[in-house]
Amino acid sequence: MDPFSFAVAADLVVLTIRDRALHVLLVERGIEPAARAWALPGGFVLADEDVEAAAYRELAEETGVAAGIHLEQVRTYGHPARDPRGRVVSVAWLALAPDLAEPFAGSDARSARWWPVAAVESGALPLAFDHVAIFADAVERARAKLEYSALAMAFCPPEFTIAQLRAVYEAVWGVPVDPRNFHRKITGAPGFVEPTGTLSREGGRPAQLFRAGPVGQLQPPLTRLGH
Amino acid sequence: MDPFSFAVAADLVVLTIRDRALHVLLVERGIEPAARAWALPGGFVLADEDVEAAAYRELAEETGVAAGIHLEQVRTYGHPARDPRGRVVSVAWLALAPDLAEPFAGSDARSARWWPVAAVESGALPLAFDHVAIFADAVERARAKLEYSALAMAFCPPEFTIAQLRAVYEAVWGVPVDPRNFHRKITGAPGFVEPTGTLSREGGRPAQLFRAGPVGQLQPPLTRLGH
DNA sequence: ACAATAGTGTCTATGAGACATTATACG
DNA sequence: CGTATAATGTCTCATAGACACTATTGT
Repeated sequence: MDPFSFAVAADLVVLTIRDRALHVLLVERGIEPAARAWALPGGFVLADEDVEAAAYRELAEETGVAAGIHLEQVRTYGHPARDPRGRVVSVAWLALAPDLAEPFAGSDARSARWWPVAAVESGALPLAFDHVAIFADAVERARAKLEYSALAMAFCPPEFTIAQLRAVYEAVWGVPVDPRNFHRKITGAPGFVEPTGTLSREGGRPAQLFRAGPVGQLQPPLTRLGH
Repeated sequence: MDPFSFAVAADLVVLTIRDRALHVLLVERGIEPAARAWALPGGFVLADEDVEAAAYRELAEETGVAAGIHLEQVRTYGHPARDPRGRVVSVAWLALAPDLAEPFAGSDARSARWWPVAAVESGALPLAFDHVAIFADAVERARAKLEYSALAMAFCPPEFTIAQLRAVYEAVWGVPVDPRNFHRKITGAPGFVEPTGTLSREGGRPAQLFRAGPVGQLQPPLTRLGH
């Protein structure tokens, strides 16, 4: 038996925050299989292409940007019957982006748009293939990693206020976060964020702007359960 | 271009505890490429085989057992040049086992044995292909996951004492753990372990035996840094 | 009795979580 | 001066971490 008979795909769970809620990028498939169904953006890895490079390429094709977007591998899905076209093993990636423009429909897609994560989680919007499981794993990864890492800053522009960062936590976790405790903890963690010295001005009192610091871990972590 | 030209491999990082130290299962390769080099056990996924089933199959071939061994996916490695035989994408798995008998050398291996993790981490024992990176990622996963999960029990037989469980933490982290604080925390976490009612007898005062409880998460976590 | 291991209680210091007021800008 | 948002301090309670002695068995 020739072992060189698999196709490898990169599928993307691209998350962003719009209107204070977590959204995921989905494409409406234009061709069979599963034409007209909503699915995660993705595609085959090319013969001489790194699997991570394939993920960046797909990301750029759908969103128009790739630089400055956080991308990390989630896991690989390889049930023999997961794709009707043949033996396709899919490497899933989690991408986190600041609020972007409207996405592009790639070559095989009828359309592409941001959907609220809650719509997919409620089951109101079914996804093609095994994409619901991939989606759920990726969202759980993002929620868990906010607790102990600088991942939330991947949803923000390079300079952001503490209130913006707090809004990320509230959107991703779907729970309110106390402004005072949050401010104390974030600014008190050495090297986690550093002030730029400038101020934002929009509405009320101007806020300090911060950028990501050199320390990517938050020790001790935040907790989302309020145990 | 035909996308169906990849091979998919399952590579295993099998960890166990012997002589109070963390050990990893390695095979000495018997055939090219990298003949006579030490490598992680693994092999190609078969044409109609689930990637997880392939990992279990390789595990059984090397160790003689598969039931009752914890197995979880780590990540996938897909650089185009990582394997000289062609385009091989490797899905890495972390397996945790109680102290097992000596391993078997599979069909393509000259020999197989347990090596101390420290020997690989120090660089004293080089590994073939990109297996050092895979190994490092898997060990870090295991160390991190002990903090907040029941993963340590995967290194123990079905019934174990608190002191045995503590020895797992000390072996995996390589740091001493206070017996009193550990006992208080483990037995105080509701549903994490449950007493069997029987006692172990070996040496000194008999110890209570426990089995894994229904709760797989430890909240709040243990910390390995003693921050 | 002695050796070996299990099991436990207390104190201190730190951090989580709850909560209301003052500060700064814009119109 | 009203409105909008940012920023902060204090108190209480829980738990992490340090630490030494008593209990139970086998030889």
